[in-house]
Amino acid sequence: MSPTFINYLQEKGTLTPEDLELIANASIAKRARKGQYLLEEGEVSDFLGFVVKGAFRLFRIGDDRQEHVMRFAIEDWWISDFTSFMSGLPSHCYIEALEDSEMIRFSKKSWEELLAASPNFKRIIDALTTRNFEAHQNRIFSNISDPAEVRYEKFVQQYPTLYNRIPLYMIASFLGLTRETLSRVRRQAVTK
Amino acid sequence: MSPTFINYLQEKGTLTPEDLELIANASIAKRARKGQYLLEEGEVSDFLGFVVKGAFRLFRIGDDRQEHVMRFAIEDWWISDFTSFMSGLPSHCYIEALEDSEMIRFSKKSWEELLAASPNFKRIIDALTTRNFEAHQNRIFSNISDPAEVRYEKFVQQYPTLYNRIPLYMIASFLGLTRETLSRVRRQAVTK
DNA sequence: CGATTCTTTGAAAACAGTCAATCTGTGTGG
DNA sequence: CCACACAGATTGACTGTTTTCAAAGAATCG
Repeated sequence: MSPTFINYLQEKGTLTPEDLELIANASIAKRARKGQYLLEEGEVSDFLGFVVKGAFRLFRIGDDRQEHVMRFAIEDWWISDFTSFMSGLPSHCYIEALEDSEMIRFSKKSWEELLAASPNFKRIIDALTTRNFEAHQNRIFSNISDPAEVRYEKFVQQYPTLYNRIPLYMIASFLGLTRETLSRVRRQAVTK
Repeated sequence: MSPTFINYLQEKGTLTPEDLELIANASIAKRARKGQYLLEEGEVSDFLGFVVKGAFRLFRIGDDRQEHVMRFAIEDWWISDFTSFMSGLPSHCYIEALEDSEMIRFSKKSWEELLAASPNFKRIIDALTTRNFEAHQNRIFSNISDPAEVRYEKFVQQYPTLYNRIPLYMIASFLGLTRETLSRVRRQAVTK
């Protein structure tokens, strides 16, 4: 199993050799080329992926027929349409590799078996789920309370590793802005 | 235990008389007067509440020193700052009763014991958690992709029981608009 | 009825979006 | 090594939307 993943897991909690064995057996390594789609609208998101290397975006097409980025994922992040993964219903989302990437994948079945078999692993995942919930709350709060400039500043602060790696027009989309507006917002921020 | 709550639970899943007994023992009924605060910024949200009667709002103060509504709850909804409840850390939120209300409350301790003791109840809660996650995703998506008018229309469609019961300025706040803008958006919608 | 709270309206200013053009950097093939 | 193509970023002029501030109208409650 990838050392990146093992390091990650051991930072997040305590796992026995048996836990690691169970995790290794439940997962498969996968590669994706830049530009490749791992999920398209209408399909069921039947996997949960941990990013070992590379970058992904999860986006949805709006009523305006535009792509809107819901989430990014780089090394040490998880990626999936969790909603579709949980429900087993078709997804509204696309997942695209933004770079040549490597991930560790869990099918729904093996994921559920793993959580049942390894309480230690489950504890780690529950903690992540809580933090993820908090992140969503904060994003909603920022969306309804902060002007564009502040949203951008907070994004840079929160994800310093993303902002020099992801095209700005995708960041704009994530923030709910056009590329042009983000460009102008950035200029303001520099000159003052 | 309140018949509202029992009906709600039995609609959501199957529970044995023993489950209901456990639930009854884990909870306490509480009343709140209109205007009363159940949680203020800096306190730990040490309870999880099911609304039997009445209405609540959960809001946060933004950098602009304004109140921003994160969530409403009326009959058959749950209310808490889940983030603070889960983490045990001080909350950034306020919870205010918008009407004279009744709720059923679980302390963190009894909540965790209940989930461990009743797998049937846990199943119900897990399903709710999933739906809640999905609702958050949709709200974020709407925030970044829909113009004000569409956000309002979707809100009315999704929560028809809320919009003639909650003051419009709070709905505006929930949607990330000023009261004036919502007022104008509504007039547009009527005349066209 | 009077007080309070909520909603609407108007006019001006700030902000964000659109469209079209230009600029910058990167990588490819001749 | 250069020229070109391409993707991404920026700029300008214009339009449209949202906020702000101030005032006036409803609605509700004691």
